[in-house]
Amino acid sequence: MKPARLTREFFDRSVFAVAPELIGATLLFRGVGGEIVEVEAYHETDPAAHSYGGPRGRNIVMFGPAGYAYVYRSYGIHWCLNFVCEGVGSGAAVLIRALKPVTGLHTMRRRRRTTDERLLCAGPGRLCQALGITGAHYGLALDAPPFELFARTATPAIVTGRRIGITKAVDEPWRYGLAGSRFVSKPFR
DNA sequence: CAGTGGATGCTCT
DNA sequence: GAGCATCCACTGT
Repeated sequence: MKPARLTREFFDRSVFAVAPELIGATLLFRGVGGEIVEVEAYHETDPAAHSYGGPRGRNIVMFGPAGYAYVYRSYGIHWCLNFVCEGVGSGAAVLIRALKPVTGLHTMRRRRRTTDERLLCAGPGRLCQALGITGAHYGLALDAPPFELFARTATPAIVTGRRIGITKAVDEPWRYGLAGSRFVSKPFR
């Protein structure tokens, strides 16, 4: 049977419920993508979150309804993709950090200029480059083209750990990964 | 394997 | 002007 599409209702819950359920789900962008193997949760009262301190500038979409894409530029170079969660005003989102590449491998290799499958989507910036996601896709709905999201068909073993690359709230264990996956951006300890 | 530094552009809890 | 939710190339174990 076909996996169910992820709906806006799926995202309209606590980020701490949604984030682990995204491990094993499938993310396609214009038909290119794969299985989500690593994510991180952020929310408004989290000093490490872009939504910390309230709606303003680039974070506006994080305070809108659940089920939309929050895309931001990282270190002036890379794009990073988040899924907005919870209700209007909550400022919550899940950062998509790594995929196991499954569909459109040739396209991903061309965009990433590497043939190393393990490095195609291992990291939020690499993943957006491989899928062709940019700031032009800020605010797009996740339940309509060019996005296609499918629920996982089995419950995988999940590992958690500290989030990567942040300087605030560094001890919060809000990074989730697929246990044993070689496609994560960094090993889980 | 770990650690370091540069690239680069936007926001400023 | 500082500080990034990063990546890559390079160095040294």
